Amino acid sequence: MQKTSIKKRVTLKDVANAVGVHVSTVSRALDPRTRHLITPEVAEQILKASERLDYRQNAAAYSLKTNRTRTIGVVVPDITNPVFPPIIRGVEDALASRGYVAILGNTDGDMRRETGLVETFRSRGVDGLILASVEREDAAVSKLAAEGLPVITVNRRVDDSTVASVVNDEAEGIRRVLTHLVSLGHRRVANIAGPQSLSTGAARYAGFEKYRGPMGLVDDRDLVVFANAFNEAEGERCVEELLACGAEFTAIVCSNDRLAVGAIAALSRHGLRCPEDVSVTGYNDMPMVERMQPPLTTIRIQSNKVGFEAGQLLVKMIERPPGEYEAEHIVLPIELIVRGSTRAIRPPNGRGRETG
Amino acid sequence: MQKTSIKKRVTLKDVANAVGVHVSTVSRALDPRTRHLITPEVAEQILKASERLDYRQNAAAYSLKTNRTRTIGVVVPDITNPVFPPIIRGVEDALASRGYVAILGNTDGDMRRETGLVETFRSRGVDGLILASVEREDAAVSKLAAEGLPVITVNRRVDDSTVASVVNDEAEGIRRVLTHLVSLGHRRVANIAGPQSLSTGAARYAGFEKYRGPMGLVDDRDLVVFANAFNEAEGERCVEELLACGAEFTAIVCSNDRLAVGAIAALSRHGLRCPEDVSVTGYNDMPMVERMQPPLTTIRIQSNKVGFEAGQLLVKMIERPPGEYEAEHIVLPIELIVRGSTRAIRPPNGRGRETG
DNA sequence: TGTTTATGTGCAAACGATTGCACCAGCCAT
DNA sequence: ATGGCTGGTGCAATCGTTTGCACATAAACA
Repeated sequence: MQKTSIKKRVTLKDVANAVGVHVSTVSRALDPRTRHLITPEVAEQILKASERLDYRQNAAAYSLKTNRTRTIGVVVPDITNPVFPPIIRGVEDALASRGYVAILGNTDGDMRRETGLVETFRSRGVDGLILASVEREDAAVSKLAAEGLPVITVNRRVDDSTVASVVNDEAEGIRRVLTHLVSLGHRRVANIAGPQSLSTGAARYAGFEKYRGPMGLVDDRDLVVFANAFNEAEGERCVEELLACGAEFTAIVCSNDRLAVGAIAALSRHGLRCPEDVSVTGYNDMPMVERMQPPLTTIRIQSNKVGFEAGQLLVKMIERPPGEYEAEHIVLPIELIVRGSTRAIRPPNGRGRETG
Repeated sequence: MQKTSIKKRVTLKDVANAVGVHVSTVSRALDPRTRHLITPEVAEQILKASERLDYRQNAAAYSLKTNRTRTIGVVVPDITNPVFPPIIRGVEDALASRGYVAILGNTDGDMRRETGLVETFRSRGVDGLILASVEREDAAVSKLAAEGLPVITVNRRVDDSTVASVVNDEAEGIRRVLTHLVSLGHRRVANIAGPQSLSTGAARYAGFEKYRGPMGLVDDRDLVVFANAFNEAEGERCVEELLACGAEFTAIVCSNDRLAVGAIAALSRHGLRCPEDVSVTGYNDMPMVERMQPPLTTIRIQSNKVGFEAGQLLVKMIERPPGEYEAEHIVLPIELIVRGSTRAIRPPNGRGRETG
């Protein structure tokens, strides 16, 4: 019969008493790294007893003594943005298998909140930090890394290359998109570029600038417009801007899916259909874009893997003696997903915007 | 000049030395609840000094001493499922303002993983638990609550009503959907019900059964089919099943959006268009369903608020002296969002499936 | 003025684990 | 037979807080 009263937590001392040894012996027997110090049969008994008593280590005591929490902080702009959950999931999967756990915070793109969260997390003694919220210039982050706290940026990176990162091959993604459009006959290709303060926005734009010429695309300044944020509203605004300045284009390369969604909406408000009149591409392949009308042609990033690699790398950094840190930078390959939002250019005579 | 070497963390002792008082005095001065015990000017000095030295409480030591971690565990089936991020976000917002933090785990619907996560979290000494992963019968959860650990289920609930919960008004949601369909002239309404082991699935199905008769809908057993999971594939399978058994219907009420998405896809494979041939409704109003073709008529739940309320309630439970617990059950109102996937029934003569 | 009461501070014992060090067998080699 | 190892265990300090208690000092009362 179990007593139903408040179960006091089982401690090392309890199992020590049960076996008739000292707590330090129990401690050593329970840690695989020190178990070899103990007579095998004693260790066996201790294991048994701790099992039987349902002993679980007190994480606070462990942390206090060892200064390690087996906890890492994950900071994202907004978990509600579909790009981030798969990344977070990847991180958690990588951590869980190593006995680590993640605490999460949202910044809503506010750098002061980022700083605040990092403070909070440090105060809680996190062993490392994974940041998906960084801007290219991020003094706070460089400082962290310099102080010796393991930090990795995911999806984005900071310009300061001493901070480890796991990102996607942005330039290659844009190159794929452009070759795809070129193969469909497009020559006047516009670009809705993302915020240049974010590495993703900057790298994708850089890719566009790098490849447009060599691929034979029309190189018109009016064909590029910059979004202030990666969201639908900005996508709409940018299309308005493109149309307002009279740029002629048969396709728009958008720096991410949400911009593309907004772009398509704005186009259709102006009587321009996608893909009949204008082809549109996205970036990220976030959930549901394959169910949109039209289904979005986009670049699939390995979000889950990005997170998983970051989690693994961070644990590696944490468990490696400090000082040996040469910041690693992992770049994952992407994949072009062709769907309905891109189509071969119409023969010139049938093309309203081009002739008018 | 700051030394760039490894900054040792500032402790109570450091600020005590700086001010020339005992650590216990500092401890008391820093805690708003005990500050009144200290001479105001001394307290003032201590505050200043702790500020200046950038003192931050050592969370592990605090936890060890007080047995409280200001951490709560959040367990969801899969953070990648768009239903959950807004809930999690709500929880975190509620917690952050009270100085709490959330650690997260995914079960993928596996109850053993749920148990495992709960174990892990308890071992880390969480002050409470928010579970979005529970099934109606969930022995582990009832046990937890009985042991005195504050637990709340969100979005779902367990049958055992001693476990607090924050959920949506499921029956009312279904009622709204049905009145909407009835007002459009539908009488033969099918139901793709969700898993009955989940309270959401069961409650929505119960609502359907409760209201279909009184509203004058055809009460045919063949019009109900049960999905084994809340996903697109099951939505497709259920439509196949409905069609296979020859049921006649002009509308399908789906137990959630993902089932609806799958249902629409399957219908269209069979040459049935939505909404022209069959109206379809979802539940949850998850992101992007307004951009689908057709945009989905659905029930909007207040996901963020569900999470927020749960977070608030949990903190209340944690900070209230134990024993006073009368499990609260919060039910939040929902909203019908009419979009393009529902339409007035065609005049009988024009209706292929009905006449054939 | 002497006794009581308040009021502010310090003391020291926890909380539960880890870990350097001391100790004590027993064993081998000289 | 004695000395030195070595391998297994116990001892005790320590991590940084919180908090019941003791103890001053000063204020209030008789």
